[in-house]
Amino acid sequence: MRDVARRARVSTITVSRALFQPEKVAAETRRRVLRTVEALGYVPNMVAGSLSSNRTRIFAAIVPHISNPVYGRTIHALADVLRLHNLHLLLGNGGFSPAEEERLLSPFLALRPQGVLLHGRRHTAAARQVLRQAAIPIVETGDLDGAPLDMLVSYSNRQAALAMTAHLLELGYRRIGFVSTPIRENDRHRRRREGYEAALRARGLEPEPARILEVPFGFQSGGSALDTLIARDAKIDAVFFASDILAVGALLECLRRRWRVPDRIAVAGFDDQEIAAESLPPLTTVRVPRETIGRIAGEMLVSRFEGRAVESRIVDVGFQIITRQSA
Amino acid sequence: MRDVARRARVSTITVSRALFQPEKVAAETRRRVLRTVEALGYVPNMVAGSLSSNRTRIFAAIVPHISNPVYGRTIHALADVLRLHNLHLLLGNGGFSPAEEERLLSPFLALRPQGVLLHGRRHTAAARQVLRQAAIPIVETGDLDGAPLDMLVSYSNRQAALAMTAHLLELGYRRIGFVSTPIRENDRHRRRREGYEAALRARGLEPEPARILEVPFGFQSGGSALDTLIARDAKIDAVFFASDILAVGALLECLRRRWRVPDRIAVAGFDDQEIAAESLPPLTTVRVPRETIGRIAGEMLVSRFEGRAVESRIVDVGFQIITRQSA
DNA sequence: TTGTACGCGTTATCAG
DNA sequence: CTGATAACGCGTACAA
Repeated sequence: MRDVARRARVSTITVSRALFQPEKVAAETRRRVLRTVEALGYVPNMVAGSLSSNRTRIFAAIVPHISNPVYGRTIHALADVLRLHNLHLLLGNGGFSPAEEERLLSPFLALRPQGVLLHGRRHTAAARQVLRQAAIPIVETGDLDGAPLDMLVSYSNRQAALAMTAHLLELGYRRIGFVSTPIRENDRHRRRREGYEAALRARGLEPEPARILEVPFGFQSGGSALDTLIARDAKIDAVFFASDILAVGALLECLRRRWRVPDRIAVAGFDDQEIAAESLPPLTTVRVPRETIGRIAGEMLVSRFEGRAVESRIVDVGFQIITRQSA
Repeated sequence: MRDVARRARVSTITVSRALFQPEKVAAETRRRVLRTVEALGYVPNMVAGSLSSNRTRIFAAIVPHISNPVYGRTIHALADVLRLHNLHLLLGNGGFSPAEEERLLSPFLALRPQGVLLHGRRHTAAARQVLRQAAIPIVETGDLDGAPLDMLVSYSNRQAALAMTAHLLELGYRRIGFVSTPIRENDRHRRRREGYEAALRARGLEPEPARILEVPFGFQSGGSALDTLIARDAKIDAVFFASDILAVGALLECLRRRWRVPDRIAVAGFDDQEIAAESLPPLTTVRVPRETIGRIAGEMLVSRFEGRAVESRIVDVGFQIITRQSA
């Protein structure tokens, strides 16, 4: 920057202003400076700028798995919003464990991000502590229930699962199974199970442990989960899967067995991933607006970064029951 | 840090050393300092550290779509390797366009990342320029052909597609179609098409324009691509799709039409995504070790960061033809 | 093993 | 509209 200043015969502060607060510099001076910047191929050092201004342009996000498109969609939208404001995104794989999240947090905060997005609502005491000390905007996502650390953008897993289960009951299914990944590791799936159970109880039905299953994530798991449930109760008439991936695995298993869906057994999923509309038969599922979550989270973080307050600290993005042919 | 130093009755530099070069501090002193750090909930300011040492702990990656699991898997592995060394990953959505990549690059470099991963081999002249000036390690991924800017970790799209096409020819298919996304926007798909054409020519067959198609990305596209190809040439006996997603879309279309695969028509894909093993019938495809690419790229970047040279600047991670029942 | 003095490249502050 | 000066919080280099 000194070189640029010398060549343009101005002070360094003028170079800085020409680049970042152009309206504060005379047009003529600005042009001369910018031309020099161009000529020298100068790229500002934001590290120095950040130290001086005590403001980085970095935000951080911790999600369970970057490679899972469910989170990928949110992160993608978030990164896009940030980029519009020339802000950057630091990414961390948090796994599904609050302990892992905690381990990521301090190194992240050492970089002085101006805001954090956390997927998941469970955090260790230590994590809460360092976040409080950092005193930066926080957006949590993943579930709507419970008081947020700061801001919250999500839908209610419980309500969504309740609505889908009620929908299945409405269609006349009575022996409805529920399959999720282990709820000990995934509190979103736990909430969905709670919603499922609440819907049954609201209809005077008691949830049957034999119809509830926890399996690993994956297409295969969905197929074998169906096997297991049928073996336990041959008369099961519908299965609600806490993930489309599991549900599609089950549909594929039905295709292999030449079972008619939904006549022999109805299947419902959760997420409305791309494959859901394309499976055979197309999958009845719960749609959650993942991009919207990322976009709104980004907008909230940007608002706070720019010194504005957000209208509401809690945003319910809702969900939709997507009725297709599998139930 | 000053507060910590005072409370522990040492100088700031001792605090710094206790945190980052523990072996240089007496065990007793170290313990005292670390206890104080804990007590005060002190989180070091890496921004200041970076400025002083002229070294950040940040790396950057620009990939076409974060939400596409194909890139997600690579990024995930990369982030994991970096994290082992307490290094961080900055992420950008580059789209499929070199121009977009260029626009992302300067703001990224302003943050002084110590290395960059770029997916894709096409870069604008300006992008090459700023990268050269930045003088940091660069890993390109996406395709093996052509001279890299610096380091390169990939497989050959051309060779992989050639091998798959040769495999189909070997199986006796002669009227083989090829479907990709628009090759103008996606040079990986262009390379795959080149490989397809080369394999045909090697067998004395001239590629038929009528059997080659460019379509948007998505399951739907795969299905309608199949329609189109059949309409153009009812005797087509196999279709090689440049992506599993397209291929699975085609398989679903076959299921709907009750066409037997591969008897009526054979289908092959590319990527070996999770769905490939689970489709009906399971999909013959090309497996590319996405995690390995991310891991090796990460290891190369870390090596260079730590001042070691890499053994080889170009790493061919290879590919595998996965033979399942669709061809 | 520990400490002192200085500088990293930028921006905030205040003055002109 | 432009500039001088002093910080920002740490690590490097050197010294003790």
